[in-house]
Amino acid sequence: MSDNNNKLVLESFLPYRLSYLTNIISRALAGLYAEQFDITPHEWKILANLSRYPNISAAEAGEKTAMDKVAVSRAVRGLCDKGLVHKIFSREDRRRSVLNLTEKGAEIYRQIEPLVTDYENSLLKILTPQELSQLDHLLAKLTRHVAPD
Amino acid sequence: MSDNNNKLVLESFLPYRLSYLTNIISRALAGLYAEQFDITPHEWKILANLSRYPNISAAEAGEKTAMDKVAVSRAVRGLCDKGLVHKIFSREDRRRSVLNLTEKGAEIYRQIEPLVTDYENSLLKILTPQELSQLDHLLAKLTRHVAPD
DNA sequence: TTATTATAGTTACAAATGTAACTTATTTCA
DNA sequence: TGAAATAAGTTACATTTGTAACTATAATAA
Repeated sequence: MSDNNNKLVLESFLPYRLSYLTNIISRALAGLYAEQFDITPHEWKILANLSRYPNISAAEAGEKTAMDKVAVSRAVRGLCDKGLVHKIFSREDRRRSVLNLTEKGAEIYRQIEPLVTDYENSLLKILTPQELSQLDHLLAKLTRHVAPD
Repeated sequence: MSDNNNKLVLESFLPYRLSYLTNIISRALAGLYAEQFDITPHEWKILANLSRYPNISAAEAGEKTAMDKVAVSRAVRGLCDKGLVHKIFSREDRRRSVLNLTEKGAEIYRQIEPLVTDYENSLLKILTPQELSQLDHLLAKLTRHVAPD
C-alpha cells in the first residue's frame, strides 16, 4: 500500500531542491575553467582524477567519476587532442588503456585546482563546523541509500 | 590572496558529492514516469507546476522551475501535443500565454504524483527528524548563498 | 584447441539542451 | 503620436549527451 498522503509541494520537494542547488554550483564551477582553459566539465573530472590516480584506465576513470564509458572516451580524446593527456594501451591487456597527464596537462591542472578548491572553500566557510559535519553525514547517508555498494 | 592550501580530494569534494547524489535521484525519479507515461523530466516539472498554480504563463512556469524559456516552450509544446495542457494567449497581453492542465493532464498528474511523493518519502524516512531539519537548513543556507534573491 | 562469452574502448546515430536570432506585442519617452 | 526599447514566446542551429551497435582483445569452457 502507498504510504503517501501528502500533496506534492515543489518548493520543498527534496529532489528539486537538490537539483537546483547542484545546477547552480556546477555552472559556477564550470565557469572557472571553461572558457579560460577550454576544458569541459567531463574533461575536468578526468584531468583531476588522473592527477590523483596516475596510470588508471578509462574504465577506472569512469568508475571514479561516475561517468559512463562513452563520456570518458570522449573526454579522453578531447584531452589527448589538446595535448593534456597521454594514452597508451597496456602490454599485458591490449584492450586496456593507461592514461596519464602530460607535462602540459599537469601544468593546466595546477592552474585550475586552486580556483576550484577556493570556490569550494567559499561554500564551506559559510557553514559552522557542526553544520559541516552534518552535511557530510547527510550526503553520505543519502548517497549510501540511493547508491548502495 | 588565495585561501587555498588543500589539495583537491575528489571523493570529498562537495560539488561532486552533491552532483553524484542528485544525478542518481533524478534518474530514479524520471524512471517512475518516463516510459510508462511518456513524459520527460522537463514536462513533468511543468505539469506539476500547473497543477499547483493554474493559469500561469510560460515565463512564470520558467521562474518556478528554474528552466529557461526555450526549455519551457518545448515542454509546453510537448504537453499540448499530448493533450495534457491547454494553452491560450491572454486577452490583456496577447504575448502572454495562459497555461492549464486539461482533464487528461490532471488525470495523468494524479497518477504520477503518488509515485513521486512515495519516492521522496522513501528517501526522507531514512533520516531522523533531527537529520531532516538539518538537511532542510543546510539546503536553504547553501542555496541562499549561491543563488541570492 | 576452438567456440562462446565477456570486457575495453570507439563509432554512429538519435535525442536532449543551450545560444542566438527572430516574430509579434507592448511599453517607454522624445 | 511614433521611434526605440523591452518582453513573451518560438524557431533554427550548434553542441552536448545518451543508446546501441561495432571492433578488437581476452577469458572461459566444451
